[in-house]
Amino acid sequence: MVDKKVRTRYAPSPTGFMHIGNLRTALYEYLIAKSMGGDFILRIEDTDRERLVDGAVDVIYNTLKAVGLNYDEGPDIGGAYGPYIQSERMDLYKKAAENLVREGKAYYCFCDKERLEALRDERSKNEDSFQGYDRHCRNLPKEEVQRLLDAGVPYVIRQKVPLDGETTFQDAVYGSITISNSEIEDQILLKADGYPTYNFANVIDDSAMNITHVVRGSEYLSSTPKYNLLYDALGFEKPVYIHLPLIKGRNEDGTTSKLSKRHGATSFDDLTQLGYLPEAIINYVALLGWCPKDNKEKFTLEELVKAFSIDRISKSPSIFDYDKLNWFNEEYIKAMPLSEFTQLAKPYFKSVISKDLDFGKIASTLQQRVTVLTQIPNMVSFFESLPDYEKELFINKKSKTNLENSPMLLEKAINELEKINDFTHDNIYKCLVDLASSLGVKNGTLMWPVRIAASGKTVTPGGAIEILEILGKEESIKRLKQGLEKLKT
RNA sequence: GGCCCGGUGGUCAAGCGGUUAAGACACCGCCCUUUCACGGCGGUAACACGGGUUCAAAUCCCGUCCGGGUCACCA
Repeated sequence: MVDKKVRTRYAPSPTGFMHIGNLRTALYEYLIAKSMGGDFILRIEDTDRERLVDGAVDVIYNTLKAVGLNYDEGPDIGGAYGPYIQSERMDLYKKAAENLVREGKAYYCFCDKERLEALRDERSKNEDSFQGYDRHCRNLPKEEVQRLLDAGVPYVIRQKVPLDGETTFQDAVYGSITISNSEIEDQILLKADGYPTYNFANVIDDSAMNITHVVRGSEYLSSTPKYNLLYDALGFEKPVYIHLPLIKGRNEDGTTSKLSKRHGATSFDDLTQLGYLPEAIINYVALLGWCPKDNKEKFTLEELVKAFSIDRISKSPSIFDYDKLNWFNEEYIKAMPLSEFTQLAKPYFKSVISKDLDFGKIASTLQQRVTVLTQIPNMVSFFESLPDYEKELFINKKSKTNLENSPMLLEKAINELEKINDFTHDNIYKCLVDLASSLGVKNGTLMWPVRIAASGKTVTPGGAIEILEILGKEESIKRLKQGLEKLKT
């Protein structure tokens, strides 16, 4: 067989949000294609008319754009295999299904939902037997079928699945998997509303679009034999299957299950709104189920493309770990240029600071301490206004400060600070360090009360000097005096 | 329940018959220090269990147990 150009596709249904598991699938599809010089295609699977959501397609476009997963073909950019939206390919499915009926590989089924439900109820009583459709319409006489058709009775088209034997498929990750055909029901190809089922549309489109590698979560593992049966019935060449290990979340009771909304923020938008960077999310998610030869952890998308290989995809599921994501986010924040971080942080600054302060300086005190962007307002709001605080904050054992020495320390500091004309970092530093040594105390002993008075908080981004500089001389002195007053009461 | 898949520290994971069983996150301790961080150094902690095969098993085979997935006119 001649080597075909690798083509993978990301085929989401427009639900309105990009689940982390789907994002990971899209990422791997992109990486598989790009690492082998292939094309990555976007196809929208909107065959469930009851679940259509306005604007959902835009969420998909925006997310892929935000993380840099640029597709070579898609609904909005076109391509040689369009259209790329399933609802615009309807004739294809119907024709294919009717062909199968004509060839005796599929049949019309007139069973209504009530009957199927009753069947299901009945089945749930004896649990060990096959649970699928009872094939009631599989051998309906031709005349009867025609009569029902003519009468306009709603129908679906189901595939005639072999009654015995077994179906085997090869998976690039999980190896060879065999399932008995008796486990497979006569699956519906075309729904009563004329739309194809997911499985059917998938096979038709993947084939029509020359998709070479089908990549998806391992929850599809047990339905893959159905796909092969379909490929065989249709006479299509089968793709390479690549099933990805599940991403799980931890439940409240300690068990784990497929990552879902009950586990908290699990969509790309959730995460970015919490202040996670797209690069950090992609980097973290890339490592959920795949590991490079050299165990490197920090990757740009381009580096991932170079390092990726299918044979290093893992079989076992992984748990989504916010601690590790946090670490990645910190790393990306620390690594970016200060100017860039300042820009990112600015909206968060502005949400709590109306004064004309030097955001660049504030950002520089913050950059090494931020985990997620949304922490920023709480960390910097004291610059805007001094919070209420208890005078006990002045007590700190390690710095050797207490209610007795703090007033003196503060008073001296105020006196010296007032002498500074040019209120810069270096001048403030020299001033306070000199004062500490002339008082014969450790730097920390002097800095602690100054910082407390300036910020009203025990933990601050930056130390006393940085805070004073940002606050400016006037505001600094004012706050230190307020602290002194507080200590006297 | 049937079928399918998986099982190395709390988490992500390396490992492909011989290792003192890596590394990262988290956690703990120490150092640095104008708080907290950052950074540096160090530490606790794992092959689910039982049988084989083999001179040798985390690695191969079988069973058990545990976990997950899937059984729709949803994708």
